[in-house]
Amino acid sequence: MESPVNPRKRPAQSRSRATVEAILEAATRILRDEGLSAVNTNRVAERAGVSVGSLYQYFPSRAAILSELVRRMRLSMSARLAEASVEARQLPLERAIPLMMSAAIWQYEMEPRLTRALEEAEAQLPRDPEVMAGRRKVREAMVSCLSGRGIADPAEAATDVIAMTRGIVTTALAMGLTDFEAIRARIGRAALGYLRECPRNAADPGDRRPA
Amino acid sequence: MESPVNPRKRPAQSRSRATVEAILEAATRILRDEGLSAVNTNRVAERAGVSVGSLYQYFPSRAAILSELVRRMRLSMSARLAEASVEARQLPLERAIPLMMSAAIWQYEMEPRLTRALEEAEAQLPRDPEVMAGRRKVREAMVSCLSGRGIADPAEAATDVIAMTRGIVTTALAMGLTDFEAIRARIGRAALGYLRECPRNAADPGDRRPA
DNA sequence: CCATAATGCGAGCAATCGCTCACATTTCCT
DNA sequence: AGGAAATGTGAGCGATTGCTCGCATTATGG
Repeated sequence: MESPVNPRKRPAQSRSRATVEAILEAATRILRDEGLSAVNTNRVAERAGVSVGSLYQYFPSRAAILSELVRRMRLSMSARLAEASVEARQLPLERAIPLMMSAAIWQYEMEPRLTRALEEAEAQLPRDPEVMAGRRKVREAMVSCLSGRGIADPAEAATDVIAMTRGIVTTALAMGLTDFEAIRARIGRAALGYLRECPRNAADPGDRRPA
Repeated sequence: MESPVNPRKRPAQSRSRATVEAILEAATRILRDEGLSAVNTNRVAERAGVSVGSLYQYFPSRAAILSELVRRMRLSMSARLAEASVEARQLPLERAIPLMMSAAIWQYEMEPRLTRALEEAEAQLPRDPEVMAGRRKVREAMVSCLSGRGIADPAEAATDVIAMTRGIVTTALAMGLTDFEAIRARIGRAALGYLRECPRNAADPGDRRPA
């Protein structure tokens, strides 16, 4: 029914590990340079200097290749945000938010086209547990940064802040903007403004850290 | 090189006008019920009770069908926002924003799946002048609502508010939320918060209307 | 009523693409 | 060395799909 997404076979020798990496690299290049629709198994194999047969030894489907790339992207993104949240937790909102926003748009800044294409792929791919876990980690990092600041529903706030950020960044990129300093400022304003407008939990200590 | 997007032939008799509408309706139903990838010319023709040949008499390509649907959606959206902006212009921000936000998410509320699918299509289709005009009208409505309120760069603010809205609504729908009252409240907070955080133009009369 | 134009039909072509399979080559291990 | 396991190959199958073309049917207007 559904095309499988997990590796068919684990590469055992170094030769095959190189093959797998070559395939993923080729897919990445095509994705970045020519977009999602240009990524097909024949082309990926060709660009990787590998035969289609070999490709299918390690990836059971086209979706599996894309899934692996999306996994890596979400993993890197969540790691960066989790790291930032450690420092951000103990800063006032005005300083915490820029820190978090910088971490959030890091991928877009480094690889705008690739990151966009990967999000496009993520939307089309069947739900993948690891990808979902990555997304959850992103949200948890944001929640951890927001909690203990008197916000009534930090989980909802985190969801919205992330969604707003994605919206603004995506639109800015689609318009061809490349000044990430300006983009950072704008999403910073959006997040901070939103949070100030949020329902407050009176019992919660405004900006001080909880025990 | 590029597949044409404009009608091949203008329907002259009433019979053919019915054919065109049947095709667009069938495409709409498939788009809403089964998503963008399920919309192919053979299927649309079949569901419209029309032959593929007839379809290609009036639409030179698959893209032309989708383009027409996207055009109509953007037109309706911009009309609604333009209308709302007339009233919103002369209201304080706290009341203007909810009005504008209601207009902005109207399409999503009426036809969530269809609207999402149409935006997906819009992203993949070649740039269409009429669609671009529709988008511009949406932005202009928002600018008109925001100008004369002391915001330094209303155009930028309008872009961001629209982008934030799309981000939050899209995410909410993807999460399966159907409580549009709650969604409206959240994007209202986001927009209002963002605008309060915007660089202000001191020379501009805060919330009063200009001459 | 008939010539002409408008409209409708659908088999099927050509191109794309995901994927398989029978077979070749390389590496590992004893 | 030599056999088994791992890895690599690429022609090509089957399915999908955008679209054409030759022809049939229906409407229009003189």
